[in-house]
Amino acid sequence: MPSVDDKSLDATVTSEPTFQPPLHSGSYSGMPLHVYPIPSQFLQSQQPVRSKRRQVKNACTHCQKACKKCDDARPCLRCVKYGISEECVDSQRKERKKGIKRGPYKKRDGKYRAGSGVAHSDVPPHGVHIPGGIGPPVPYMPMPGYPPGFYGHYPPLVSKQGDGQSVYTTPQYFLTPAPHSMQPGAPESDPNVYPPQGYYPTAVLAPLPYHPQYAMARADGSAIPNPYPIFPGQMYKNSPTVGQSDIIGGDRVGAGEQSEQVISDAT
DNA sequence: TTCGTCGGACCTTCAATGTG
DNA sequence: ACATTGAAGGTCCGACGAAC
Ligand SMILES: [Zn+2]
Ligand SMILES: [Zn+2]
Repeated sequence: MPSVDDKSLDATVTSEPTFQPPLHSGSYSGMPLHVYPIPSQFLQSQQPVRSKRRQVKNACTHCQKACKKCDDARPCLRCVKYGISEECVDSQRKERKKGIKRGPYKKRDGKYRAGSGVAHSDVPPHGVHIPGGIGPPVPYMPMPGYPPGFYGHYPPLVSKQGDGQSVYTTPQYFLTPAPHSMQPGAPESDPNVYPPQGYYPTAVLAPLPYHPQYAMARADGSAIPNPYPIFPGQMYKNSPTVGQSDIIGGDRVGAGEQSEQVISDAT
């Protein structure tokens, strides 16, 4: 962390030209947002491959200060969780210095970076074959708990755009406003009215439906729990220092970073 | 158990530089 | 003009300690 006092889309970044409106959908896709792990059975070799971490273009001030994961939506999920949605704003970015002399460049082989740098590639060295043709093909392995054909963290469906380019569909999680019926404080009359003072409507993390019939048994025979716990419409008290204990309504599936962990670690 | 802090690894961006 | 390089600037993982 270079500086504490100051301090960007996931799927978009440099590889996706199409802008996705911030809807909390591009973020919590059941994984550290930007990390695409490569299951060991997908790997050609046995050597562990560390998947690349993706970052948001601009973290909000709170996440930045806390050195925690942010997302492109505003308010970001973390601020929503802590009940400080209205304080969730992009952090200021410095402008890059110009006129700095750099000296002669070393010439590289070039075969590693044919056209684009390795560091700029979204395709992991031993990546799985993403439907749509990104990355080298590997044998398909079904995801426990999901229908055949489901590709885990990669979007299960890839659509084509007019120019023939492959486009990922939305991830496995949607952060959507909790239904009116799930907002305890909301007046019955007007579903569009803002919740009563003192409360924030939170969003519902809606995972893809879990299909127990497709779940595979563990080696020890125990059942695999639903890896995607559903967040029922939680309500946070409108307090700047809201804690997990302030959540009313709905079950908690972990707290603090742990809940983020539950979301992001669910595989 | 939860949350804030923070060191440092990792990532993205883009000006400088190189090449045709 | 376009490609490549590489460092600045940024994000956030993961460890740790304090508070409850
Ligand atoms: Zn944030
Ligand atoms: Zn925020």
